[in-house]
Amino acid sequence: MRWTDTHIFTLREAPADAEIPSHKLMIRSGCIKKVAPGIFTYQNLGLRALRKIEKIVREELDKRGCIEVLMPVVQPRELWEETNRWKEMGAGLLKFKNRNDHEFCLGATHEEVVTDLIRNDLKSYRDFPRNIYQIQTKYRDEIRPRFGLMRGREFLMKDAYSFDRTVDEAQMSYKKMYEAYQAIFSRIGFDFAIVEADTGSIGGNQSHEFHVLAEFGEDALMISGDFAANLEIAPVQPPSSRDDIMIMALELEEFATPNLRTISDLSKSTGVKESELVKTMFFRDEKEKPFAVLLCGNDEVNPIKLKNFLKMANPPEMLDDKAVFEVTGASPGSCGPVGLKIPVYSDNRVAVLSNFIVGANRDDFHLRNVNFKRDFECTEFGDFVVAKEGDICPETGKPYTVRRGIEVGHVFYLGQKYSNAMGAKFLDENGKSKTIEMGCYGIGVSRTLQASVEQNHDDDGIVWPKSISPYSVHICALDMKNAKLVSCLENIEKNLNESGIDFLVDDRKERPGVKFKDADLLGFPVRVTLGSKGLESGEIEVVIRSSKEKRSVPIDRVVDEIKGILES
RNA sequence: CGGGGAGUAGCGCAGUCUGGUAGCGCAUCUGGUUUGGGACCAGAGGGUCGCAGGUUCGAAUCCUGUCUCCCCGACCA
Repeated sequence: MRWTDTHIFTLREAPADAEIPSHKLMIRSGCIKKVAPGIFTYQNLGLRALRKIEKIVREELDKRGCIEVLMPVVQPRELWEETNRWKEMGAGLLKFKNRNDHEFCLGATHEEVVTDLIRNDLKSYRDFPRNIYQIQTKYRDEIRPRFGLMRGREFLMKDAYSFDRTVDEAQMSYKKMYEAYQAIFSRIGFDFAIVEADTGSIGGNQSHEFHVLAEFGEDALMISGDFAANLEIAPVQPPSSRDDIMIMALELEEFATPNLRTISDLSKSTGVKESELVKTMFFRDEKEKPFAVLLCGNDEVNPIKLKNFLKMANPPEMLDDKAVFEVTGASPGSCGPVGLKIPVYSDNRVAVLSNFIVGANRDDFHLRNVNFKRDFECTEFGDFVVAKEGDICPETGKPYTVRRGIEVGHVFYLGQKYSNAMGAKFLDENGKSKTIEMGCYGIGVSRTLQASVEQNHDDDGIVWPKSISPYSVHICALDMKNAKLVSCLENIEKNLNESGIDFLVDDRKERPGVKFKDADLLGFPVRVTLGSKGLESGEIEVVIRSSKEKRSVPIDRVVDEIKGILES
C-alpha cells in the first residue's frame, strides 16, 4: 500500500487531553480519533492492528472448539429483568426506549442474551460441552472514561460463554480458556501476569484476570512468590494471636480530645502509634441496615472484601455524617464500637489489640483501655483491609510486592447464577432435569490494542510487535522522481506481495527527515530506506524498529532479509 | 456527586488583569530554492473567540446564567 493512497494523518503534537504515552501515540499516529468522551473512531492503522489481534483470538479459540456467533448490541429490558441486573448494573447500563415505548439497553455484556440463546437449544446431555463466543462492541456508561481506549464507554470485546453438565466439566472448560488466554497473550508478545480477582457484578465464584504489566496500569497487582492477586481481593495474613501473653485489662476511661478528628491528630496527641489506634467506619448493607467496621488506624478499608464477606451483590455504601450521627450520636471523628446497637465487624489486625483507644460516641471524646468482650461484642472477625506492599500473603507466607497492570482478559466460573435465574436446563442420561453450569471469558480487544502500545514504545514512537503491527514493513521511498528508484521499489513491492508480507510505502513528497520521523512514530517492525545514495552503492538500508539496528543489504537480497527479520 | 483546571483556525497555544473590531507556531494551498533525521523564502485560504442574556458608543476581554471538556477523588469493572 502506498501512503498517498491511504488515509493516514500524523500529528507532531498530541492533543492536550491525552495523558499517558500510549494514548498520545495512538492519537499522534492516527490510529484512533476521539468522537466523544470514551468513544473513538478506529482509523485504518488502528483497525489493521485490531484485526490482527482478532485473528489471533479467533485462531486460538476456534482451535479449542469454540463457536463464533454475533449477538445484538441492543437488548430488551425483559432479558435483563430475568437476572435482576436491569437494576443491579445501575447507571452503568445505558437504557432507552424506542418509539413504541419499549425499553432497551445497550449490551454491556451478553450473559443474558447468550443464556437465552442456548436455553432453547441445549436440551440434551449430548449437546455438551459447548462454548459460544463473539467479538462485539460493548457499551458501558462509565462515569469517567480515560486514557483513550484504556477505559472507554464503547469498546470492542471478545466474550465467550461455556456451558457444561457438571462442575468438573465446567472446571475443564475454565482451564481450557485459561490456557487459550495464555496462548493469545503470549502470541501477541505481552509481558503479562495472571492474578486472582473479584467477580464484580458478573457474579460467580472463581476468577482470574490477565494483566499487561505497565507503569500506567489502572490496577494494582499484589505479587508474592507464585501467588498473585488483584489488590481488590489480595488477602492479608492475620497477625499471630497473643493468647499466650496475659494482658491485664485496664479500667475503661473517657478522655477529652477537642478538635482531634483524624487518626493522625489523635496519634500525635496521645503518643500512641496509628497502627495501635482503632478507627470505626460505618456502612449500609443491602437492606439499608447500618453496620460498623473496626480497623487499625493506619489501615484502609477494602469494600470488596466487605462485599464478599457479607455476600452482598455490590460493595456497601459508607454512611454520610448525618447517618453516622443518627447511629452513634457523634460525628465520624469521635465514634467507636462501645454501646452500639448494630453489628460490629472487626479486622483481624484489631483482634489482637487490647486496651486500645476508640471514639466515645460523644463529640470530642475518646475512650481508652477498651477491650473486646468486656466493653463490646464483636459480631465477626475477618480480613477487611486493603493490602499494602510488605504485608504478608497467607498463601505463601511471604511479603507482597506491588506491580501495576492493565486488565486485558478475565475468566470467570459462573456456576448456575444465570442458568438458574433464566431456567437453562437439560436432561441427563437418566432423563432427569439439571441446571447448566456456566463460565464466561472476556478479552478487551480494543484495550489490548492500546496496552500493546503502552508496553511497546520509546521516545520516538510506537514499537509494534510483529504479531499485530498494522503493517510489517515501512518503506521510505525518498525520491519518487527518480525512475531507477521507482523501478527498484516496484520490484520490491512485487516480491513482498508474493511473499504475503504487508507493507506501507511512504511515497509522499516530503523531505527524508519527515519520513523517518513518521516511520519511527508509526513504528512498524522493519523499515527500508530507499534513496538514491543506496541505489548508487547497490546496498539498501534496513532498520529494525525495536533495536534501531541498521543493516546494509544488497538490493537483490532485501526481501529475503526482511523475511528473515520477520520470522526471527 | 465533591475538589481543581480549561473552552480562541485541523493540532498546540498567546491575547482576557487594564474593553477599541483576533494573533503566533505546526498543518493546508500556490510559486520558487532545497532534498539521507521534522528545510527556507514569498504569498494565500481557514475562526459568529463554547452557548445565551446583560453592561457599554463598542465585549474574546466586564457581569449573570448555562453547556461541554480535562485532571484528582467518589463511583464503576
